[in-house]
Amino acid sequence: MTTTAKPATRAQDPEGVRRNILEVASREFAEHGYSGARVDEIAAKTDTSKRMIYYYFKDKEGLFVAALEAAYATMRQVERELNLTGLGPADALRRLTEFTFDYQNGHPWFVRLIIVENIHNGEHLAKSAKIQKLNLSIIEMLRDVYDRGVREGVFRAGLDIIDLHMTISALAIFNVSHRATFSRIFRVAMDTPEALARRRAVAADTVLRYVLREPDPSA
Amino acid sequence: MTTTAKPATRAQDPEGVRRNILEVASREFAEHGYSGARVDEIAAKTDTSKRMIYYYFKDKEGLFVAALEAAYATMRQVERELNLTGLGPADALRRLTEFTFDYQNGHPWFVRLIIVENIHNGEHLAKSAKIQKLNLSIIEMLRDVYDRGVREGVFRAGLDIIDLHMTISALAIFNVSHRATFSRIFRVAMDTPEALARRRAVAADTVLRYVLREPDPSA
Amino acid sequence: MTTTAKPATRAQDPEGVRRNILEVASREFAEHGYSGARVDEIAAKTDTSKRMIYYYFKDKEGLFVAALEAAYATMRQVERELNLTGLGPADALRRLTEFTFDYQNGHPWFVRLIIVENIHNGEHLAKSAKIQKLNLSIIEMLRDVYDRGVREGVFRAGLDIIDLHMTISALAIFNVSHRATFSRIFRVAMDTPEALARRRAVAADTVLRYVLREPDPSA
Amino acid sequence: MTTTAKPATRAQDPEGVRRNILEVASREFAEHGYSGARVDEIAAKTDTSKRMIYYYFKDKEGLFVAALEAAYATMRQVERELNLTGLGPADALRRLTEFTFDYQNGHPWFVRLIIVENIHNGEHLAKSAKIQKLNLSIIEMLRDVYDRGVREGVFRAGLDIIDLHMTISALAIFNVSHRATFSRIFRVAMDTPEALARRRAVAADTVLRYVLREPDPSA
DNA sequence: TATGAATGAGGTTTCATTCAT
DNA sequence: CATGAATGAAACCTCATTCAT
Repeated sequence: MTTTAKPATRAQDPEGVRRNILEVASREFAEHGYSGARVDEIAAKTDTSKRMIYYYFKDKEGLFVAALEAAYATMRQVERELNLTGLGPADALRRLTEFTFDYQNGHPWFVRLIIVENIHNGEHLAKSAKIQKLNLSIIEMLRDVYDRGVREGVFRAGLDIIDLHMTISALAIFNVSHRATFSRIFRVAMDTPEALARRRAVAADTVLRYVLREPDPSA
Repeated sequence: MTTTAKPATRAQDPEGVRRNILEVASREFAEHGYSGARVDEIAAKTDTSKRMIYYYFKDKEGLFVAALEAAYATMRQVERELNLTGLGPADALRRLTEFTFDYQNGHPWFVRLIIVENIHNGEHLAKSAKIQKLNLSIIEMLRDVYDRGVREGVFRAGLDIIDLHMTISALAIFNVSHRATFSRIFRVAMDTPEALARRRAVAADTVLRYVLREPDPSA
Repeated sequence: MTTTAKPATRAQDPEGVRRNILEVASREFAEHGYSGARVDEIAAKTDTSKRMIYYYFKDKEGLFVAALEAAYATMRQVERELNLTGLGPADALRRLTEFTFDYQNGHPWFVRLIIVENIHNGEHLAKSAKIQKLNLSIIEMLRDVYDRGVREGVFRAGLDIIDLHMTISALAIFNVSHRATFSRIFRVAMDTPEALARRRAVAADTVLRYVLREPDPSA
Repeated sequence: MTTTAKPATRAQDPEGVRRNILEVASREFAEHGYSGARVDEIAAKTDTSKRMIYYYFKDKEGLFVAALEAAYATMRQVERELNLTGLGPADALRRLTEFTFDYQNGHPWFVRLIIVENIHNGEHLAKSAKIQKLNLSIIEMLRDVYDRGVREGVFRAGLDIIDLHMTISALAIFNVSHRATFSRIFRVAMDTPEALARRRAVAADTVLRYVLREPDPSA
């Protein structure tokens, strides 16, 4: 695990080197936690050397912060791709919930990275100016959909958007965050396509029934 | 005698020593993660010495497994105190959800310990025979309540109990598991008594509206 | 230079281990400066391992501070052995100057350590409570001798003791502190017994002629 | 053009670049010692880049040697400005001593650089042909003054010039070389104008009383 | 000539764990 | 049982130096 030279496939491509390091680091931090991740191991799985990690990110903490930032930035970017136009409020809210569920379950390393950060009380997030000023489009979308639903009389009025987002997030994330213990203790699969599809539907139903004025009892 | 740093109150009390170590260890693992927790630090915060940690728990991993076991055992014990007799299905389900919410939010270190274990893919849990055979009374209670509700015609039929438990857990735990990042990014308090009370109500409402055949639109 | 096990000749002799480390460290710091000294090298020349250095002294800086403290403590102790009773003021002052000269020239590593500390602006000394409260017996002795001389009418009155000590120190130390450059540039020996004896006499003469009311022109 | 961080004032001025690097390097070596000084830091404080350091000075050691050479060269140059004509031997010797004192105390980084070199046993000085053949005019001046004093009967005969120079240097330099530790331990100021003036006088008195045949008891 | 990227060797420190008394 | 001493492996990080453009 010592510093062995790598084929300099990325020679003089700073952005590429940075990205490559971040990808590997995100995975390692997500898999082993902050302290559990090893700089040596990260370097070894990289196209470059350990020295470059310190060159670009100063230290382990800087690397972790950068990984967090990248994760949030990616999420924001993906959220932008969500298109709810042409859908009625209920369908739009379902779509939004499913989208969130799919994103979180499709990017478990992202969920895990956030969780690791929570274990460390968000101290790294506090250090990142970048993350602080991320404009969270998902909230805007949710607000639009909800307001439309209320205006059209299909949603209950008076609900808090942040609160709603929290509910959606909780339902979407738990499946990833507690997969190992929950599936083991209750002996249920949580990562098969079928399980994911079922849970995704439950999550959406739960959100909709919470928001709709008159939920269809069958849904 | 007066110069000894630590009160030797636990001398000749093996069970007390064990418990003391476990309490400290749980907190440290919960606060810093598995790798982040330091055996030296744990020992220092203990009424006893490092030697005893290795004596009772073999190694760091054994200590972590024991801490997990203790956490689950405590939870089971606490669940037993939940008394739903005399309540109608809806009220009972609300009570059960609130109870879960309160427990998780009242024992953040427990939630965090479980999360740490999930980051490590449940590998320690796999090693514990004890945890595997914990009969989870909460599931029994939930099943009883749900069945009663279905029988009485107030709950929708056909729901999966484990799934319902997952929803309840997700809503109860998120408030702890993502407190640091969520509260920081969305600039909302999540640990004040008011915030907890509000969120607790939302969680219960969400569960009830999901289960009830004809939810009262105002709830 | 990696951590190889040493014959545990000093097993379980904490004071011995500490002293052994300090001796080696003092020499290394004095020879290569603070940054130039290598913990690995120090450890290698020790009867114990690198790990023990950190166990006893926390880090490199702690080791340096401890080395400084030990140097000052040793000096103080040696100073105590100086006995001026029975000597007239002039002889006593000469003896005191010669003693200082001999000590500094006999312990070049001590002089160098102090010099290294001065290069670092005394920042480590500032951290040591121990050194701050060293009662400097040499000053007391000097004051006694000087007062006696004044009283007896052989010394000029009105001189400052600290100032006098500074002169003595300057004359005693230069021979060590600037030995390398001075001897090379002026092509003179400064470390042979003859050179030392001559310079020692000059130092004492210089001090005496500065203090005496009527210096014997031949001295 | 306006976006470049550093004013390209030195562009196309090799001698200026060299001088600029040497100034910065001298300060850094003097402040942190040879090993403690950082090439990166030196480069950063320079008007040019790290590349140029290696281009002009080969490596860190070459840079240090060059800094030493520059320091000695500057000193020699400054010494030339000392004009003792028209002064009697005693006054001339006083003036010479004061001049030396002022120079050393006015250029602490020079004193420190020499001290750093002494810590490294003069090994860099040994590598410099330039320094070896510096004709040290101060010695010539001192010899002239002394010889005149002896001829005129005011100075004691038989003193060694190099020895005398050593005494002068010791008294002049100690105030810089041991400022940090001495002032801290004896709680005296050593860098205020008053302290410097007093010490300067003491140094001169000391030298004079050592050399004069019949020192005025009041001086 | 000038700049940021890259390098590898080696530096300091920390960790879980075991030993001696 | 209890305590401080000891251990070695491996962790994180820094340095002087060189390369590519």
